[in-house]
Amino acid sequence: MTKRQARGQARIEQILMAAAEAFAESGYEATSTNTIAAKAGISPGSLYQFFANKDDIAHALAERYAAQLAELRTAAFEGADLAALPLDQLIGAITGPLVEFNLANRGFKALFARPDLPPSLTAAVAPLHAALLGRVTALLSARAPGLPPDVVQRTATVAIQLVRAMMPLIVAAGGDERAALEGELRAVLHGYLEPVVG
Amino acid sequence: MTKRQARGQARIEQILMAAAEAFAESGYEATSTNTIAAKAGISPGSLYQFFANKDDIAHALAERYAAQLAELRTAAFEGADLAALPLDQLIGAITGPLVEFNLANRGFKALFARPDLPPSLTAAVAPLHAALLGRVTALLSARAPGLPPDVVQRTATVAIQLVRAMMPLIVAAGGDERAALEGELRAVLHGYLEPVVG
DNA sequence: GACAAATACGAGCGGACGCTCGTATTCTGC
DNA sequence: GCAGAATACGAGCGTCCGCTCGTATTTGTC
Repeated sequence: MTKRQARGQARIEQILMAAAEAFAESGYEATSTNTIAAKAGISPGSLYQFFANKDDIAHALAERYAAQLAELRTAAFEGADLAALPLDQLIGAITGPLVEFNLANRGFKALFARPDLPPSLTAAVAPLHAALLGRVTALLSARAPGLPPDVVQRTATVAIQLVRAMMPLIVAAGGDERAALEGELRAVLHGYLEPVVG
Repeated sequence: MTKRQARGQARIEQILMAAAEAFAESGYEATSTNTIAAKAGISPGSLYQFFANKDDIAHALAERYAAQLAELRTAAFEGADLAALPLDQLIGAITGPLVEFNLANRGFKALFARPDLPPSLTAAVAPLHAALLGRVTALLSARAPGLPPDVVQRTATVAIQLVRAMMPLIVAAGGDERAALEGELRAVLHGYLEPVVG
């Protein structure tokens, strides 16, 4: 637990990268731990020197994604008054970086975009979901202070769900079609949110 | 292939019911064929008297769902001029029965709502997807005849995706919350489609 | 250089899963 | 009522998967 942080940390890095890649290609359940180890260039035994089990890998990956998303939010929104921005620009400022993130981290959707995760994984990704819901809820509350809490909660849930649903389409498409679908995502969000927080 | 249609057909019925229930509870991959057989009250060997393999069960289930959906469409829309209906009513006339269908057939979403099906299943559910896309495409074309085909196609894809994303939320909720989420689904569709085919 | 901790290996264990197969039973046609 | 087809059974085969464990190597500390 204490020493060899250089080699060890590097291995952890390799393993998480390999796992993300494998999850993106085949999904969580269809990816074997031996495949992850092979992709990371290590033996099955070595993998379990750093992770207790397969779920633990997903959990660590989800934590990493959550941290990256938090950074992304901080970087994109620092100084801007989100509650005052026109809805168009607010949506663009959020979906743009989000699409980039999903393109750069294609393993993300394997953990986040599935409606029916295996029970063992729900615990691993629950913090990620909770963090996102909290952020969107805060944003909506700031823009529409008079809204009842349960409506805010429901609206945030639906908005997140819409993004979750559209993202695989966007990521899977290429070139012009991807840009068009990004526009559709913005249109969907605008059409849904305008009457509530417009 | 010819005889014993009474017992045999009854078994097929039992198996499909059991499979739908099991898929709804645990998802496709986590459901074992022996579990399906046990739920159907038969032995593993008997199951394979009627289905070639696990995928074949999913395929048959998807076909059955497709047929039921086709019936549902016919029953709900007979005689009505969909292209002339106000958008609100059109959306309500579609989402209402669709929610009922999903409530009555909870195994449906395990085959339809997942973004990342195992490769062996994509072929099994492809006809279902194609049928739905064709129907929505036709509907949109009828309502907005001037629209370019690629826009119609993309709009239909997105609309289906929105319903797919919201349905698990609606089915999982109960009572008032379900009704509220149904309203949100209609609001989402209306906000998205109004500028295009309003 | 000695020693212990951390890292690395990979054959293989235990168990689950999809599916088979030999055999027994039930139904249908004649 | 008999022959054969359809249905039924369930132990178990082959395979893959998550994971272990005995052992070997590398690294930090003194």
